[in-house]
Amino acid sequence: MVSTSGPPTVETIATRAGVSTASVSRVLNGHGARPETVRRVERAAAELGYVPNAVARSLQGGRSRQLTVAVRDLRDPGHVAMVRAVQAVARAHGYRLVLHSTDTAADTAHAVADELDVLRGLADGTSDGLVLCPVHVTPEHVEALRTAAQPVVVLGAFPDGVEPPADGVRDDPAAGAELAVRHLVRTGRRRVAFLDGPAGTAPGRDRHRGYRAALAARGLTPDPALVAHADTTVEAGTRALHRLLDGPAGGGGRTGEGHGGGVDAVLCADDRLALGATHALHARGLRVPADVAVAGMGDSPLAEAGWPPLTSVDLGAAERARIAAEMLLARVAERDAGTARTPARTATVAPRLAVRASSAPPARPPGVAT
Amino acid sequence: MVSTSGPPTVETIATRAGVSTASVSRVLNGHGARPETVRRVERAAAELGYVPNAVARSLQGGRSRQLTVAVRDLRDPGHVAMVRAVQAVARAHGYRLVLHSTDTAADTAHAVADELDVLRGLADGTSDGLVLCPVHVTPEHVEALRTAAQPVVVLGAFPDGVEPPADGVRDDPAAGAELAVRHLVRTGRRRVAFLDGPAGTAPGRDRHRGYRAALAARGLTPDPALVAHADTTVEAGTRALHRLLDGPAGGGGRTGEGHGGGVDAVLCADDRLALGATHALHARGLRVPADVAVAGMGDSPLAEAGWPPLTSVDLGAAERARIAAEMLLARVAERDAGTARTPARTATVAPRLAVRASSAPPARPPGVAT
DNA sequence: TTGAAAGCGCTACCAT
DNA sequence: ATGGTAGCGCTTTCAA
Repeated sequence: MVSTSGPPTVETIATRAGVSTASVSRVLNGHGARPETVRRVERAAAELGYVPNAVARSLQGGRSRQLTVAVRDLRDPGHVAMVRAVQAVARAHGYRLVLHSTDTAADTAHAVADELDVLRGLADGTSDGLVLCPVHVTPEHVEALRTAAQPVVVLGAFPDGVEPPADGVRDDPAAGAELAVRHLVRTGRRRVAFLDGPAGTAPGRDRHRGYRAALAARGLTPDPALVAHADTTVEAGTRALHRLLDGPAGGGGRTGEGHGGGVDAVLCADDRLALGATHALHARGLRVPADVAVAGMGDSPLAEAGWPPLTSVDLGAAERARIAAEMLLARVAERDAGTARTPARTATVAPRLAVRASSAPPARPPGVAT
Repeated sequence: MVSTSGPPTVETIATRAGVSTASVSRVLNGHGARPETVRRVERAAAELGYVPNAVARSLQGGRSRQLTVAVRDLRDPGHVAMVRAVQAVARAHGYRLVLHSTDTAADTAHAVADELDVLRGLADGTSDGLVLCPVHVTPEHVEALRTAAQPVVVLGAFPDGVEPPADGVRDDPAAGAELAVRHLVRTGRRRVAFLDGPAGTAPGRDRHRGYRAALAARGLTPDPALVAHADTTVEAGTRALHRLLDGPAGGGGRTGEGHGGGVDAVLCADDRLALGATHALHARGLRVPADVAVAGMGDSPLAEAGWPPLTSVDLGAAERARIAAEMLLARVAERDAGTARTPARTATVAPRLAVRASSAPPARPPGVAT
């Protein structure tokens, strides 16, 4: 039965153009036909406002032309940057983007379970590949990645010592922290506090390492009293910095004018924390950057929005995501071409420091730039 | 031919369980079968790690279980809030979310063309419905909406005088602006400037109307010199406010201490503008809120991040998107049920004022709360 | 160059 | 309760 109604299909067009469905398909896919045939088919398609059914195409071709991106939380500006970047690449290559965000999953355990579900779901045919930004790569992740039905590129690092189960693009938080602390010390700061994210994470350890390395390189001794942890929110950052300044490291924390014991700079693991830190400083009557310099990490739009505008380490979120998306498409192409599976690739994006007003040298003559 | 290799299908399972594919399908969809059959099918499926092919399901059922959300620009925190809200609803109902963002389209004309493409694309079967947040609803939009192949809910208002071609959920910028100005005046401000977004937009006209209405209600005369326009970025906000304060309305703009001519409050059409405005004020040595109060619109995470934290009108972006997604799913259900097409529904979400430090009453005794 | 027909994986109908 | 089978819309052999 033909064209009872409903949206037009190849069959509708075929009837109207007086050709076979095969010819319609060929013309529509530019596979060549007699000019006359082309004309008639195109005419019929245009008149009917034909739109090919992408689902049928997917079923037939085994490719969905959809890419999936899974991130934890769109409240994180870094994740937004990643999604934007992946979207741009997908779009440029004619792929739709399926967004999976797990931020409804309250706790980490749920988020991990959710990520594993996404990985298994890759077998359902709706996606040709996945860019995954996991909370933390667990052994279960590694296993699931090995057996994934479609190519996956991970935004993050794999646990040490395991054969990478998938392509990955990581940042370098250690180098990032080091970059920032170097800058702070070079501009004359000596008591650099470190406001980190929640304790016990792998990136946290890296950042801490970079922080200590940069201090050590300048002959400064890390002071445990200068390190604090907080959830990555403005509020938590404010509270944590108050606590830190109220502690032994604060050096009174009131005027900050040249006395030896006071904190004169704060590196924060995230722009939201850094904004929170500036709030605490403002509230205590400390001037930023005159009394205390502040630097964040992420270089999100928040950094420019802060007062004063925030010096921040760009860890390359957008760039990483762009690279990941391109790696993924390369894998998809590989699969389409039937090429033999090549080993996992890994890339690292180097950090870059965006210096803004929050870390200008103090009013007093700056320290010698060693 | 059966199970040469490749991922397991209903056929693979059927063979393994010694039943027909029809039985496999029934069991897998919970359509009832003899306990023994259920057991054997489920066992085979589990052993094979079977994942149903969602594409084949879509083709067969005519429903993709995907929803599309199209927004202009993920750099806009309001759009991020919308996407999050739609995602949450979609997810809760077992739908995947396809994200279409047009922010690669540089100019408005391209963005509009892109939106029309999305609307046409609804016929390709990959989406059961669309939540569309258009830059501006053009007559072409109206036409495309009327003939859309799938239900669409628009986040925004339709042009006056036309029969709404689709469901819509709008905000109320006029009421929002009015709310904010009321609050500013009530807390003693008299010279309230208005830093609007780009000139010539429909929401801009609404906001302006609300601004004037609130002033009029208090017997204050709107002063054209107090109104300026800027692109919605922090930078542009800063420049625009400087310009405004340098103009006749600035009243010298230096001390702001009680003289009659000076601006003592600024309402901004967007939180980014508002942040930019605070930067300009800080730079001029004016205190916020002591000398000049500032209020933004959108109540994005930026508002809490600002210094001082920003009073902002929540226009209900997340709430609107949530309602839109639910309306959309209701339409989808309607279609599935074969119910007769009901007329377009329209909802409006009322604004809500989030008062923060940027608009605290001035240090001097506040004006009488009329 | 073109048409007939198989088949992608699934569900639903109709018999049994 | 179960099995055979048609068919969703498309692309792609295979013949002609």
